[in-house]
Amino acid sequence: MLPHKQIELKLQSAVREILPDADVSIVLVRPCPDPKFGDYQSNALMSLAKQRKMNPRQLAENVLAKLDVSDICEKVEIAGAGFLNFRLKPAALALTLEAAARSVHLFFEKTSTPKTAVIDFSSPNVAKPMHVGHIRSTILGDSLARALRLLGHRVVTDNHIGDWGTQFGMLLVGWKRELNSAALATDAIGEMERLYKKISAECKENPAVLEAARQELVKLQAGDAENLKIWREMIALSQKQFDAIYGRLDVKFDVTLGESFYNDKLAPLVDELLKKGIARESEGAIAIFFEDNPQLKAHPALIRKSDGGFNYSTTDLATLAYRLEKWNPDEIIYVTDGRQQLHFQQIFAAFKKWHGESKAKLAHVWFGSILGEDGKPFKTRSGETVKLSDLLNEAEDRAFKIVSEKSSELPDAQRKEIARVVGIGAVKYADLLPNRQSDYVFSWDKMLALQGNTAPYLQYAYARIKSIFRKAESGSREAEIKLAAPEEIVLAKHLLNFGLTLEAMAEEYRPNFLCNYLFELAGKFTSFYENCPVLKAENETTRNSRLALCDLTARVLKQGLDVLGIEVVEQM
RNA sequence: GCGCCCGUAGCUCAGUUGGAUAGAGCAUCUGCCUUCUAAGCAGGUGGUCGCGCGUUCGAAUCGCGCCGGGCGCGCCA
Repeated sequence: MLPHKQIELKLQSAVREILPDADVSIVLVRPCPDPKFGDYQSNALMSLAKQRKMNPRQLAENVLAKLDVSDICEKVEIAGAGFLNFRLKPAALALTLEAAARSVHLFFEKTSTPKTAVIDFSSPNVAKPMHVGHIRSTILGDSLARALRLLGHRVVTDNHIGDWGTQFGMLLVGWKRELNSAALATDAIGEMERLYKKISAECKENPAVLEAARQELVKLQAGDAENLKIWREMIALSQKQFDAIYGRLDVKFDVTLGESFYNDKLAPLVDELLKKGIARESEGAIAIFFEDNPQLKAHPALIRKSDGGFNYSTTDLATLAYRLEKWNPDEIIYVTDGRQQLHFQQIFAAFKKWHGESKAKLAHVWFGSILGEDGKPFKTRSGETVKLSDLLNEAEDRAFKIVSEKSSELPDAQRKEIARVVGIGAVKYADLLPNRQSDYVFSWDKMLALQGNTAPYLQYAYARIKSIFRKAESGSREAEIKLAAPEEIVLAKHLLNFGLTLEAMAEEYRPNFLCNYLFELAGKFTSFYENCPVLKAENETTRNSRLALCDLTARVLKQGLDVLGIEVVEQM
């Protein structure tokens, strides 16, 4: 067990002895903000004392009398208003690193209470190009899935694609009247987008076209064989595009159940809600009202339109019910734009009326918009949305130029591969680094600057370590750990906090915690690298110990970047 | 009008149960490549955490009020 966890458990049982009725789950041990205080601290006694109107320092004294962590810590100190400061014994630190070197752990532990989480993210639309609007959901959702899996949870990733809706009426009209088969063969998405835009514009001018689109939609919904065949082809063509993008991003889904999957569940759902008195007719539509909920009192959810059609609230309710039944999850996570907050509040509240309090935690993990440098929604110069494929191409192109400049001696194919890993990594990292709830200003220059707190900086640290090992002719990676230089100790202690960071990321759904941890790790490594010769260390013991430290750093960097969905290269 | 979010260094942003002297990147200034990759390192400059009041031993963080900005608010998703 990792040291901070041992301290935490012992501290909790000491608190339980002094305050038998206290909620010890708040008694947490965290890294100190400043190493001068120690390695780990607990602030919990101050809040416990406060709740009970006790003297915090006296409480700390009493708890300390029951606490024995002398096997791994120096004397525990009470500081300030009642902080407990813990300082690891060098031997305990070394033992932890040696265990990691033997691959007993990599500074994190699988959860003892695995849960099942369904994660809904990406959700692109059929017949439309994937664009920057999909990138945050895709990258955030994927990295949350990776983190939860690494910590030992069961994860079902579900791509809820937009494969149904009124747009198919127009697409069908376009397909039948204007389809350019040659264009479809070379650029299917472009051709379908062209058809949609053309017919959509015509619908605004010409009521006859609008009517034709309506009729095609009705035929599709009624199961017309020809329209179904075209619709299926549009989905298949779109899925090819999705797969190409996901392949480049290394994103995988366990299931892809689009909106159409729930078609036959919608009418019975509305009937049931009507029958149970949860929904009622309103202005020709069917709606669920939330009279008892001050937040939603003025915002009923429509589940059937006055024309008899269903909308996304209906589908989302059906989807939620299906997921609960199919996977029995402890948690369902929706990764979408923040503008859908009201919608998900309605869905969650409506579902509660329908199925009562569920065991599953429903989480709307929302994120801010991507803005252009003018502070307005991000568009190309001509005002179009930016296609994801173009964005990834440009990232790789720019990275290739830089790699070619910095490492002109490498063969072309290798520079291409480095550019791919660095370019895609830069895009992902730029998206994961800001707090997800902030609107984020998209900047090619910043994203691909490849300096400062960016993916390439982390990848570079990794590559430098690998370079050491290419030059090391001998030396065990499982050596005895002997830490002396301050840079070694700082680096070693930071390695120990990897698991804490992963847990915080999974708990708060915030990959930026991990980004910042890895950036600090890379920084502490580089300091060590500048100050502590590895291959030319003064003696064999130090050399081997430092090699082991390098290897552990590389492993944590690689594992951490993998959680972010970012690859590494051996050389760059 | 109501609701949600935001306001932290010149710019872009972090800031983990409220916790110790508010941090980073970029920009700028000064040093460091006969030594494991300088996509780097060490250091300097730079702050009324929008404003005010309150709660607290302690507030960027919690509460109330104001100012400024973004988004959302019934038949699109």
